[in-house]
Amino acid sequence: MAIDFLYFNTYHVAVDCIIFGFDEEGLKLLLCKRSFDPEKGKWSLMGGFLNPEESLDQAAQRVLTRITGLKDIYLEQFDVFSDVSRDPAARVVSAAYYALIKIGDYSNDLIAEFGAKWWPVSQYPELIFDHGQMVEEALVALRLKAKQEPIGFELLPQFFTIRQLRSLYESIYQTQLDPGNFRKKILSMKLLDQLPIKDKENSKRGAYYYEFNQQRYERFKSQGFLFEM
Amino acid sequence: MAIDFLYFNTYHVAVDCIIFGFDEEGLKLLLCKRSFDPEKGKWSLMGGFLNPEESLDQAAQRVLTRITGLKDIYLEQFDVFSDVSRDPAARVVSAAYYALIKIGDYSNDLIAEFGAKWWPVSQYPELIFDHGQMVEEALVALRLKAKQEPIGFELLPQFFTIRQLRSLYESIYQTQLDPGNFRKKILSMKLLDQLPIKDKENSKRGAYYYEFNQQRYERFKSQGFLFEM
DNA sequence: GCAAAAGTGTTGCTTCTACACCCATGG
DNA sequence: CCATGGGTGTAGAAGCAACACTTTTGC
Repeated sequence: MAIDFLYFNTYHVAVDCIIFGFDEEGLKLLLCKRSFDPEKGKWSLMGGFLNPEESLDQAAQRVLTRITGLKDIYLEQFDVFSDVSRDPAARVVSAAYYALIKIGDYSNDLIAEFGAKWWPVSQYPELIFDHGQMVEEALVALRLKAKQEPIGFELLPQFFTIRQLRSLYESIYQTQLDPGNFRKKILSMKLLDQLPIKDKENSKRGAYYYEFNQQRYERFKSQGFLFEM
Repeated sequence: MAIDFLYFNTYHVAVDCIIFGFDEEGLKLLLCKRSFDPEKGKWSLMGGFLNPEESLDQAAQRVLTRITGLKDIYLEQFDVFSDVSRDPAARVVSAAYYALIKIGDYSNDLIAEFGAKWWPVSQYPELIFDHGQMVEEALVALRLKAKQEPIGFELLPQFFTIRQLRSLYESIYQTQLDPGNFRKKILSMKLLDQLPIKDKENSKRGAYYYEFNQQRYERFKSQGFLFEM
């Protein structure tokens, strides 16, 4: 029966990545300007074709490393796009991933090389093919994930203030959160370590920096602790 | 640049379906015995290859209709499996779906034809390839989904008692739920219509049958109502 | 009447929410 | 000293979990 595989069709298989970042202005999206036809000059997601010796996860990591210069990026596959005519040039089945990166780690040198630009998630340009739909689905998947796992820390620098963390969640859910209540809820989870350093840029009094304690999270999780936002 | 597509590799693309059902005994899984090599005689999921004129969703529906005789089945794509050696016979990229069907609607005639059998989710045989991993991931995805959307009704007959619904959730989450509290919580959502009929099989007093009101759910949802279990 | 499941009510506890209210400090 | 954000406290509401209790009816 193995020979029967020959009778089945084969397809181009690709990955497309929605790259999320976060800064003072809010949640951002890294898009690039296509340098080739079709749709040259239009904005699109970062993507690439699957190589024979790699899995889709590996392909996505490869694409992201090439574009950002970073390794071991947080990645989640959230859907596969397979409409017959989604890419007018050829039949391409594309696995869609979202990636979370610390925006400060991203090398600006690479922006020029790929014609890349950070866009606010609430205001990004029209994208080619079904990439706009991918972005919207990625946002839904991100919002869902953020309620179940502390992924926020993938988007923040190693040291951050409670204000920054709150601002991130406000940006993800497009809502306002009560500063006092947010602080109490987050700190009650005991996943943050306070550092003896303060950020004095945003207030006279200064706000302590905190650090996410990954070990404690893993320990809690293995004991049945549930992160719920 | 379009010509460059020719230089890229192509792959076999498939769908695999985890078919969930529910009866008095609990949550079940429909598996079939492979009638061809490799791995002939072993248990596997239902699957099939992608056809050129269809999307993956359509391929999954086609596979399910062939096997169950049903149309418009509830389907969710939850992951893509793409390890290089996951299928020893060929490189196959497979989109994994879970399906929810009303077990009573499933034609038993088709069981013989495909060598299919319902298995309890807590006790199913060893499966070929990475199908066991697919089942476990499907269960995680199902548990997550069941907290966000009232998918339970896809698994129950049109008319059901609160006891049946509770038993379904107990089966999905492998836990015991307080009958009184469960009833109050479910009814407080106002998504069920009580019918003037009782089930007298499971108690002397009899339990009212209820029906899920899809219209009311859609209306609530569009007004920002959140189903949360 | 007894058993057993259906269905209702109650109570105490935890959590959430909307604030009020100090604290610290640069200007 | 004042404006501003950091950080803490609190009272009322809401939700939840455990469990008592009442209803119904076949046996």
